[in-house]
Order: sequence, then C-alpha cells, then structure tokens
Amino acid sequence: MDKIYEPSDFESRIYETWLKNKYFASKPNLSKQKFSIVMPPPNVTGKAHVGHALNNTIQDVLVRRKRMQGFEALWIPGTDHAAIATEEVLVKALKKEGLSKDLVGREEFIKRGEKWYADYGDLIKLQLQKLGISPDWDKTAFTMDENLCAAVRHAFVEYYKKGYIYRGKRSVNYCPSCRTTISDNENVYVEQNTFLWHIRYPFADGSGEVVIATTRPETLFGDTAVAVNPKDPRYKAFIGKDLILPLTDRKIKLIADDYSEMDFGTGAVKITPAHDPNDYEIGLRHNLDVIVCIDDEGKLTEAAGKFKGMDRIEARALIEEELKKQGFLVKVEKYKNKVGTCERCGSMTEPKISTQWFVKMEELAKPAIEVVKEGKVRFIPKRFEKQYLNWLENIKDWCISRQIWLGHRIPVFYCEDCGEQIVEETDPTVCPVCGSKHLHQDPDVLDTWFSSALWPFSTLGYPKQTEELKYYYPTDVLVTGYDIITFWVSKMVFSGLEFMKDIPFKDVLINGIVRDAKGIKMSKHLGNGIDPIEMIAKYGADALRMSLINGMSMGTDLKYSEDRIKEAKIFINKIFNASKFVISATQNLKENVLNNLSEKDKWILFNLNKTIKDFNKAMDKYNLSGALGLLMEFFVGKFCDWYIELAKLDLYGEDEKNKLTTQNVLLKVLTDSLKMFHIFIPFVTEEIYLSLPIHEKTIMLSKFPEAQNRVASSKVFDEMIKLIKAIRSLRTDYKVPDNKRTKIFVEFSDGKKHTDLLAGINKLGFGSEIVVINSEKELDGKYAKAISDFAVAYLPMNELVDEDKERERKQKEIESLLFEIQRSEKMLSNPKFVEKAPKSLVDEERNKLEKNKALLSLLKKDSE
RNA sequence: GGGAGUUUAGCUCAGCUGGGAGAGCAUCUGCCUUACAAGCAGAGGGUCAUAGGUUCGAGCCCUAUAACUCCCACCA
Repeated sequence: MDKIYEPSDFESRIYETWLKNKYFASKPNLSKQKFSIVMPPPNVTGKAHVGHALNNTIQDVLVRRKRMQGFEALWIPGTDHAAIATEEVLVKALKKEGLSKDLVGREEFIKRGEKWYADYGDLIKLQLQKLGISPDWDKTAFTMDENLCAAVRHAFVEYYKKGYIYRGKRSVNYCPSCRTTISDNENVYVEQNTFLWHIRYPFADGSGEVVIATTRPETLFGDTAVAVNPKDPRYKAFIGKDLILPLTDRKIKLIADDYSEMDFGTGAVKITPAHDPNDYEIGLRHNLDVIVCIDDEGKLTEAAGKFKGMDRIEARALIEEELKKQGFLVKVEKYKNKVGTCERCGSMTEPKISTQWFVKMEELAKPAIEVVKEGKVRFIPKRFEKQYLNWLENIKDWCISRQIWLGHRIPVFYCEDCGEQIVEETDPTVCPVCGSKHLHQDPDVLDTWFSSALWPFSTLGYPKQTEELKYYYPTDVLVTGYDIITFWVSKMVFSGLEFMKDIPFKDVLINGIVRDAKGIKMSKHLGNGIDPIEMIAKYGADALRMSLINGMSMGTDLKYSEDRIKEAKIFINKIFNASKFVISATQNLKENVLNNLSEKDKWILFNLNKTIKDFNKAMDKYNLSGALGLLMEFFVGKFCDWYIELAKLDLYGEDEKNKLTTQNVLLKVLTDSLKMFHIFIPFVTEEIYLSLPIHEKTIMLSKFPEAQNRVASSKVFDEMIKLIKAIRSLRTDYKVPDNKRTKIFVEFSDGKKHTDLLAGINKLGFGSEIVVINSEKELDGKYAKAISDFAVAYLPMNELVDEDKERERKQKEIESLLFEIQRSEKMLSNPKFVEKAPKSLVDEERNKLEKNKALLSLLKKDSE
C-alpha cells in the first residue's frame, strides 16, 4: 500500500484482476439462493454521463452486497441499439459525404449501421468499467444480437397470432425535417407567441357567415367542415348548412360536435382531419373527407392551389395576405400557444394520418395493473406506483412501427399477387395461399421499446428455455429513472406476464435525475454536465461513486457538483490513513481472535455490531445513503476519534496482553468496516484489504458482516467520553490552547478508582498528568471544573481562573438544568401524560428528573 | 385542466409507527498531538414555508394557503 491515497495507482490494476479472475461471473447453482438484476441498457452510441454513473453504482452496490452475503448474484449488462438516434447520426455522416439514405439504399445503410455498432459498441462498456461495476460482462447483451432478434421475432409472431397486433390509421407526429414519425414522447410542446386568426367562412347560399378562429391558417386547404357546439345558440339554427371554404370553391358543412367549446375563440372551429388528431377523430364521427394539404416535406400540396410547393410555415404570411385581400380576414389577435416540436431537431412537427402497426393494449394492461396492485411488483418509493397505474389505466394502443431503417424490421410479408399477410418465425419464400414467390417485407421497423420490453428474459436466452432463464427469472430488482416508468417499466411488466407468465422483477427501485448545483437538468446543450470519466481521472471512481450515494434519496433528484466528489475523496483519504495505521500496528497477527476485552474493546465491538445491524436493515430497505451515512459516522466518530486514539496507549505500552487484544480488535473492526464500505467504494477497500495481515484472495468474495444477537457494551466508556468532552469544552472556554497541557484531578461519583480509564482521560483530555482524588478538599488553589454525573474533573488554572467567569459558567449550567427539570416536572405533573403516554417513556422521564436534580444539587453545593 | 413532489442551520440534505431539533460543507477560535493539516479539538447558527385543527404531546397526522419543481393531457 502506498503512503498517500492515489486512486489512479490501483483502480485499473484491481479491475483487471477482478476481470481476469472472473469474480463477476455467475452461473445457475441450485444449492444457493439467486439474486439477479438486468442493467437498463444505455444507448450503444452514447457516452456515459453522471446519470449512468448513479444508476449503475446503485445496482453495483446491491449486487456486491448480495454476492458477499452468499447469494448467486448475476448482473447482466447490455446496450440498446437506439435506432432513431443512431440513424440520425448515420444520416448526418452520409450528408457529409454528399450521400443520402436513398442514394446508398437500405442494405448498404444497414451495413453501415452494423459497422457503427461494431466500432462504437464497446465504448460505453469501457466507460462503465471505469466505475468499477461488477456485472457479468461475458453475458453482455445487445438488443440487435441474434438471440435478442429471435426473441423479438418470437414475441411479434405470438402477439400477432393472438390477435394483439393490427394495422390501422392513426394521427401520428411527423417531423418533416427528420422525415420520420416520432413518438408522442419525442414530441415536445413548446410555448410560442403566435396569433389567432379569425377567418370568415361565408354560407354557400349567401345568407351570412361563420367566423372561425385558428392558429394554423395554412391548413385551411385541408378543411372539410366547420364545427360548432350543438348547444351554442349563435349557430344552432345553421347546423347542416354549407359554407364556402375561402380561397377555394369548395363547399364544406357546418357540423355540431361537443369538441367545439362555446367560450373559446368564436365558438366555431375549422376541421382539418388530415392535419390534426382531434379533427381526425371528429372526421371519423362525422364521416368527413380527409384532404392532405401538407406533404411529408412540410410543403403545401396541390390542394392549396397556387400555394402548392411552398413550405407550410413560409406560406402562412402569404395566405394571411391573400385572405386579407379577398376580405376573409376578420382580425388577428396575439395568442400564446403550445406547438409540438421535434425533440431531436427542434423543428415544428406535423400531425399526420398514416398507416401504422399497433399492439392492442387493453387486455395486456390488465394483469400488469393487477400485479402492482397486489404488491407482487413493488415500487420504491411507493409513490411512483401511481404514475405507473395511471398510465396503464388510461392506456392507448401502442404504435410499434417506425419509418426508419435501423432496428428490428417488422416481420410481416405481403404477397404481391393475392395480398396475403404472412407472419412467421422464419422468413417465408412462397405465399401459403396462392403459392406466389412475389413477396415483400413491410418496410417499417419496430419501436426500440419493443425489444427493450423483453429485456429481463431475452437477455437470459428467451425464447429458448435455458437453464439461466429458469434459474434467474424473475429478476429481483430493477433500478431505473422515473422518466421511463411508462415507456419501459410498464412494457416489461406486461411483456413478462404475457410471455413468461410471471413478473419480470419484484422491486422497482427508482433513482432520481442528477442535476447541476442550481438544480437544472444537465444537458449537452447547456454545457452544465459533469463528465464522470473526467471525474474518475481526477478523483477516482470510488470518490465519484461515494459522492453519488452519499446524500442521495431514492426517487428524488440529486443536486450535484464537483465539490461533492472532492468531499468524498477527502473522506476516503481518511479511511486510507486509518487503515495505514491499523496495518502497521497489526503486522504480527497470524489469526484474528477476540478475548481479554477491555472496556474500550467492548464499547467499539458493541458499536460495530450495532452498525452492522443498522446498516443491513437500511440496505434491506434500499436506503443506500442511510447505510453509508451511519457507517461513515461509525468509522470516523467512533473508531477513528476514540478507539484508534486510545489504542495507541496500548500499542506503545508495556502490557503485551492488552496490546494483543487491541491489535485484534483494530483488525476486526477495520476488516468489517472495509467490507461494508466495499460495496460503495470497491477499489480502495480491495487495495487496503489485500494489505491486511489476514485476508482472503479478494474482499469482493469475502463474507459480509452479520450482526450478532447479544453483544455487551461498556457504560463506563460512554460516561468517560462525556467527561472528556466536558474537559475539552472547559479548556476552550478558558482559551487554553491544545498544546498547553494541564494536570487533571478527577473525582469519580461512584467513588471507584477506574485506573483503566485514567490514561485515556489524560491523553484525550490534553492532560499532563492525572490524579484521582476522593474529595475536593484534597485540593488547594484555583480550579476550573468539568462536571458530569460520572465524575468531576478539576483543572488547575491558578492565574487563569476567573472567579466571575466560573460563576457564570456554573450559572448557565444551573439554568439549563432548571429548565430541564421544570420541563420534566410539568410533564410528569400532567395526569393525562402519566396516564396516556407509554410507561417506558414516563419512567424515562422520571429517571431524567432524578438525575438532573442530583446534578443540580451538586452544582449548587459547589457554588456556595 | 389532472396528478405528484419539495419547502428543516448560510449551502446540500437526514429526521423510522407522533415522545426533548440532526449530519456534512461553510463560518469563527485554538492546535503541525508519532494514520491523516485532505487533519484534530471546540464554538456559534433554526418561529422545522404560512394559518388553522386533532392530540397529554406535532417537523411528523388532518384542512386550507403560498412558492418552487416535475409528470400526464393538449382548447382550435
């Protein structure tokens, strides 16, 4: 072990060793209980960000603990093909070469995609490895792997044959710039300052007009009706009459539909089924024509007459101009509106009616709702259950087709001669109906979530019924962010129930989003992100991991800054130094045995045991931050501050027996602490562990500490701590610098000598010498007093003692005691309290009162 | 419009089924004490967002209000 803590010296070396020895590997072992997790697959093209670091650290902490507790622990890593993102990157690359998708063709494009995956697929894996995580890398899965493709194909066919998959027309969001359909989730609504155009639609018979209000005058050419509310008295009489569509000679009907709200705009709304999802629904109800006036490139079609070929946004002003010229424009008012934009390119999206593939959701959602309601699948924190249930209870059919080329192609084949749709596990060559060999496959690919939905079992070999699948499924816990509960978690649940007839995981642990110090979401765009790889280079992976867990609470966003990593590194440095001390002090040990325990040994072992107990309790509740916190508190607050300091007396002392006991206790406490720390900070703990005089081949496979049932503590030691603290506080009050030692006279209230404690009190109380006295009468001169109910310590202050000050101190203490006594008396004199409060509490209060009264009389006697 | 969350020390947050307000960082003071100055010792600092209610007792439970954050829906 080095003299100073320098993580870069050993982190990668240790990781290599772990990999080489296959410590992360797991295989089915029926004699052991299993613990399994599947990693939420990051985008294969992506770069690891702090969110990945947090998510993976949490999983690693859980897996490492279970592995050390003797579970057969498997963590499956993997990546997602992220078709849309990758396709976007590839298209850009093509553009640079002066090429396009159409120019290179589908086959070549897919080849490029495969090459891309091959070239960059390992990057994110290598980055995650720097974190020190322990998944079974030999089982790494990729959503485009052969067997994952087989799972997707199998799932599609099974859904199809059961009648869950259908083809239908829907209004989808389309990005004319990316030239693809995008999901509702990728369509973000952005508030814009725009206008509400009021346009006059005259009746065909010349009897008047209806004024409509619209935010999109350019879609006028696609109008096939104007709708008013059936209850609206202004229009009631005219329902069913024909209107002339401005700038055209088309006639459209005035229809009645509840969709139109009387108090918005003019109460009349133009209906454009081809370019608005609500209008499409209305069109279906009223059997309206669908007229497309904007094409896939966002340009107006021939339906727009002379505006044909113009960009929809540019055409707006010209159309306004024309309407004005022809007298149709009534007014234009300012209006704030939310406009759908493409998450990727930022351009305005267009609703578009198109043919898509869907999965019928109603039946599939029901059992997925049940398992959560019955508590078979638990969300941690529980509140996320609502988000999940709410979404599934209002489920819409799942649009699974995407108009891109990368990804799992929809396995539907069409016979060009008889029109038959063929869906089988293997590609057909002839039409089973007419025998034709003229077949072609559907050009669309599946939504990426279709493959992700199968992840908990496809990664275990499904559709093959492998040993792994039988042993590890269902997995134990899924760790993910709340932002994908609806798209991903819910889909895995219903897919698992459908294909495996069992839930995919028992617990869903929700981690928050890592934000910057101001609480703003980190993004490339804002440049406020923290690069975990850079941080690892600077502070080490352990510091990064610790900083993410410390102070993190499940499901709550984490305000994060580099300072937190610095702090973590400082803490780890403390562990490193304390370990250095213990190691140098215990070199001679051949076995670790505990006997001949002193008060301080009992005290630290009791506290260790309590820490182990509380730690495991917290971990079982997934309170990672709490577990880490109490371990840190134990390690520094108890072990370093008190035990190690006092241990020095024995180590440098004469008594060989005491020395040996202290060495053993030091080693025991350090070893167990390291094991608990290991799950959070694996590298430094391994580095230290392997330097201990007694150790196994690796800390990561050593046995995790378990709490013992009965461990005796030392009450005397607790009292001694209180006394030492009182002495230190007294010295500060008198402004005695720490380098000036004073003689300490101590009078124990039980009249005993406590010779075993004296050296400790002297050392930690900055004493030069310690003498036990039986009574204050034995002393002359001026003394400042540190009083606890265990003992009184007298510090000779001579010239330093300020009588007034001493009186003041005492007065202050008396006052606070009086306050306490009054409080206790008030409580105890309240008959309702005595009657209703738990007996233990009442007794405790009585004890406190007695004790305080005793202390008070001591103080009072002293000040007389 | 519907739903969720947050509000506790200057900052970041703990605070379990209600039983005397906590930690870390920051600040101030003293100390290079043979593991650690990336340290040690001590100290100051809070109407627990506001107003009611339940209770012997409320940071915690109930009701209302305010501010901030997020999710879902999408009135042209």
